[in-house]
Amino acid sequence: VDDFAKDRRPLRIADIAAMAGVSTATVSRALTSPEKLRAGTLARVNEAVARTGYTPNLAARVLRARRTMVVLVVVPDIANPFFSDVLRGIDESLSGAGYGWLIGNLGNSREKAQEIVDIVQSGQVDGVLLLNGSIPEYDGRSLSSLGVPMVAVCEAIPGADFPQVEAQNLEAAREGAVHLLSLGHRRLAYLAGPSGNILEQQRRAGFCEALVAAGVALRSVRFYPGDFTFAAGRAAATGFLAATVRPTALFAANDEMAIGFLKTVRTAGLAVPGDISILGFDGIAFADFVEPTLTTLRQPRQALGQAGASLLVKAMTGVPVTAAEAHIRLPVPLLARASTGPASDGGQHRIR
Amino acid sequence: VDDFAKDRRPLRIADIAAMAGVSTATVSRALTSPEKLRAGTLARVNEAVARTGYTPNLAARVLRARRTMVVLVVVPDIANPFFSDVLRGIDESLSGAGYGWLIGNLGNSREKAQEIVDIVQSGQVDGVLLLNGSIPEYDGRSLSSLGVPMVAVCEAIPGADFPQVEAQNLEAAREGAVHLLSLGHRRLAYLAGPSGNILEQQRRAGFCEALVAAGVALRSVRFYPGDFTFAAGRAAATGFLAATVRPTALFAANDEMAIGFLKTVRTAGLAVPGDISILGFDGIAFADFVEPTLTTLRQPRQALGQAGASLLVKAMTGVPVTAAEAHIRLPVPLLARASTGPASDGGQHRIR
DNA sequence: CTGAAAGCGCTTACAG
DNA sequence: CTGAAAGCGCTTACAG
Repeated sequence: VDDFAKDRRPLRIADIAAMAGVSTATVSRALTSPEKLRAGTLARVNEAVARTGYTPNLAARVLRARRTMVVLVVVPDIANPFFSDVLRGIDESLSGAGYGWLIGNLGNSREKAQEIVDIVQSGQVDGVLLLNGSIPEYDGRSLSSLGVPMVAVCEAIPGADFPQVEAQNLEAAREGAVHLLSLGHRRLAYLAGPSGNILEQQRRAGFCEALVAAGVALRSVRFYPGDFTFAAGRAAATGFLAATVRPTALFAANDEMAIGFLKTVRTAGLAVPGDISILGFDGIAFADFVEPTLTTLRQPRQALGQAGASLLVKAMTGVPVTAAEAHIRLPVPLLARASTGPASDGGQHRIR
Repeated sequence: VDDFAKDRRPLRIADIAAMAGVSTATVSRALTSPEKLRAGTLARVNEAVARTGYTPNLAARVLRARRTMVVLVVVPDIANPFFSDVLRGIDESLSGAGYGWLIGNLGNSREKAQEIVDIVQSGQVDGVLLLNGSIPEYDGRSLSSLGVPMVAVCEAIPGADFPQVEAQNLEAAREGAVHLLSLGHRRLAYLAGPSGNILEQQRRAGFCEALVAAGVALRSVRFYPGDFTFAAGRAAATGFLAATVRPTALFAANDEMAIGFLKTVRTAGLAVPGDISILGFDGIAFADFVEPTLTTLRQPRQALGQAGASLLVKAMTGVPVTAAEAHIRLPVPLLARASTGPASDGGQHRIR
């Protein structure tokens, strides 16, 4: 333990400057841009810093440099495990660029939106990553008017004037529907997400496009309402089980609903995929562990986060963002697993 | 949306002052100590603040006021559910006093200790709550030399010169042992925590005191080593099952080990408490859900956190802490539930 | 009750 | 490559 560390008052940059026999400007440079210093000078400063354990006062640094090196990540619901991988990708990109980050968990509350607007407005962050599909606002004050760089990730925000990184939801949904069609299914069902949600809209559009292209009439499709929850899957399954003529394949707008549906119909004694093929969307970890394993479209979660954070770093550091980068759309591979199989009746016969 | 909000450059206190026709000092007072202002003046400032949505620059405020209004809570392992209730109590006290808090999760890593020391040293927090039983240090620099107020909670730190809030571990353990003795048990076992741990030391001391007072020789006690984990409970149970003469009651130094032990002996076909009474320590939620429900000593988790945070607030605001407050020891009630019962053989007969 | 002014601890053009 | 000096946006004794 050094004498200086015993001092009750924290060290200031001037103390280090005096010890090293240089100006405070030089100490500052040693800490933030060492390449600007002669090796000998740098060494003397570093020695003094190491000896004392000096750490710069963060508030002073932030105030003067007008940069916090912190990013706000706005998520709709941190409890949703879908985001953990996205956050991993974000952390990778950001910490690689020297940025820290903090979570703004929206959780549908008005207070949280205010908190988020206040954090940005009080200058606590250099940029914002929006994973929630909308621009937080409170009392007429919107994040978009605050002049802080933003990037939307996962859920696109139509009309936004900042970069966006999303999955190819439409194309993937189309491919999922084609998968079901190619297995011979013609009596199809679609289990929907919340009607206003962009992901739901994109996925439904892709699903419908594929059917139309295959000559399957959309009015033959059974559409179940849903909201991306397990419970919605169960509810849809109840309706499904009660039907006199059942579809032979279900396209669920996400995995959680697909699994709720799957468990319910299996409990009722139906075989999957024998009686009903089920396809989900997202590729959550749990989809691997259900019985049978769920056929799904795997979102590139980590890549989404990584790409979004990289774009934000560019925006924050003033690097020009090309038009191609301004709207990145990552592919979503189909994972054909055990929950989908050939239509046993070719979709032609009726179940009683 | 107001014109001002459209401005790219964030508002400064001088802007509000100009709008309200007052000095920046008055705006500052309106925001931090409104009771010092005449009602009319205050109203004019508030109106300007509300109209613009002005939020003070946090870095400037922290730098000038030399207070961050943030507390660092150091936990050994955030994944341990034991801490969630403690944190709830902490949050209650701190947010009531206007403080925010951030978690420093130690997780046994050297890097984390450095991070924690750096956070404190760079002036990011006004105080520290230590739930980990030791003073974090790194490279010879210790939190105790930094002059920031600290309070130890849950795990006492012997010899520390700051306030401590702990449970009455010794007294509670004594009461737990008396409970077993009063049920007629004389052949006892003790499942220990990590040997250096203060909680283990206190609980073992209380257990031993009770036996000695009852005239039970300590050498008749079977001591199983442990480390507070479920696995340690299972391991102890394996040793227990292999013994030719089995104890009739087990005192586990925490619930997690008690439950590991309980599940293992039940799987082996023994009856609890018929063949072996089991008593735990902590009162974790899971202890309610095992079969049979676990007799345990319930730590006042939320109260521990609340008391610790209140003491820290006093220390941070310069309120004198009385001698009685400097070392608070909260009672730990015994919850006699289904896992303990009368010694079937009175502890006198031998099992073959 | 209110204002003028100093200053918190840094960073960064601007010179040299 | 290095230093002197200005200034980031607040708060707070100090006066009045």
